[in-house]
Amino acid sequence: MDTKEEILNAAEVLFARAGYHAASMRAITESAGVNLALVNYHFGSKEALLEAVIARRLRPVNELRLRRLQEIRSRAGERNISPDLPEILRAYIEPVFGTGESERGWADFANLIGRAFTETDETAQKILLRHMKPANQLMLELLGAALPDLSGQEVFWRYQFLIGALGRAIRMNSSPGYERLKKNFEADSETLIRMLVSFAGAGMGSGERREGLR
Amino acid sequence: MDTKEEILNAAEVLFARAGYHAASMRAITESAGVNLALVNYHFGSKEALLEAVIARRLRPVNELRLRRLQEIRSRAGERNISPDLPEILRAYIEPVFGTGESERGWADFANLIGRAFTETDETAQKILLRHMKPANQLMLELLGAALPDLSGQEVFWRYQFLIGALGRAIRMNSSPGYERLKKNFEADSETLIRMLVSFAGAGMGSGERREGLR
DNA sequence: GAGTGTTTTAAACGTATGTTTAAGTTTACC
DNA sequence: GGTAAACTTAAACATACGTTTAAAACACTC
Repeated sequence: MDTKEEILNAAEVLFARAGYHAASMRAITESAGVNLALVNYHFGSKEALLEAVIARRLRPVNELRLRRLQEIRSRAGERNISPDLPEILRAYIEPVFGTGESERGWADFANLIGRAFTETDETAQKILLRHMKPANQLMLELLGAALPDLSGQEVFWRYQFLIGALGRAIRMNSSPGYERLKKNFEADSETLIRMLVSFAGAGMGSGERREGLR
Repeated sequence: MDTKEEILNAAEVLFARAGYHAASMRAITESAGVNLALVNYHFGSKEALLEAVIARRLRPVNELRLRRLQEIRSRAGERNISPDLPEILRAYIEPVFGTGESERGWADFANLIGRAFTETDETAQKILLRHMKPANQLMLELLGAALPDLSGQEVFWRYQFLIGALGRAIRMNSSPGYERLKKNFEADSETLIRMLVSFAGAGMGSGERREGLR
């Protein structure tokens, strides 16, 4: 019964490294050590397999994200203050780099996520957006509350910039093939998160009245 | 003799909208109104066609980028001051949104560029990186000079964040399919450039001693 | 205006893809 | 221990892809 798991693991690696279209069913099943027809038997289709791969890992990430964002919102609501921007950013960014237990295979999945943000192929993107929608909506709402002096348009686009930077960071961090580019600039996940929060915090808050007055 | 141009135009649109692999030779030639075999006759292969599509538009962009960046460097060198960060950013970002004459087809090509930054398929990415390498190297050098208090690692990663944000901005701006997401937040290119420069400027400069002392 | 080199055409080639089939094997339950 | 369900297998299917071929159409020079 671990055939399904075997397939999921192999598919995760190949989808992440080669992309959805380029990862063939034959390569996936061969890497999993199972028969070609088993993907269709267990999952129905290649696209359903991708869906399963994404759902398996993304569910805990999104649950953690949502929980942390909701806590920030309710805390700000109680005390009647604006939510703290760096705190929001960290709640949004951190879970994507692993849910803590630093499981095997996270690098590959992170790579898959990083891709899907800007994926050529819309199959992966659509699935991801569907899974992320609740967290993304709450995120946008909190950003608006944290940046009350900014127009909706400004908040929206700065949020898009954040997503772009985050996606790039994830891919650079987890994808083989960037080693030569990174050379001496390697950074562990915690450092990367810190740099991202600092970068996006300054970027999003620019032009905002700082300190106190609300 | 404008068969080649016809093919290039059609390929640009389809590569941008569907991605390199998903855009088939048959779809390209059909859209161009020419025979299937003519791509191989005129360009040699599908990959060579992609190369030609990219080279045609990217050359002027990169020339403009390089010229502006070089001018910033030499100006800073003469006066023996650090180059100005927003100026650097604008020189790097602006040309990607069009070389001024706002030609037809730019939206599609911009989409193609935006994708290639994080493209699943490495074919497009490799070609793009090769074309952009000189400008990117100079950019990194100038950023280091503009942010003397930052470590090489910090500069490198903030530059990567910028690339991610820029790629996302380009795609959101030029790709159909984001219309529903953008809804009321539509922004013209000039506004987008301004927001990007402001966002990246604040993000990259954060933690840097500001004003004067050097 | 015959002849040469270039361009275009329709058809076929070889290969790879995701999926389905039908027979085989294992597993679990009464 | 027999039976039904779940699972696995090898093979074939249908389609799509990029590329090649050989003949036809065109363009241009002498």
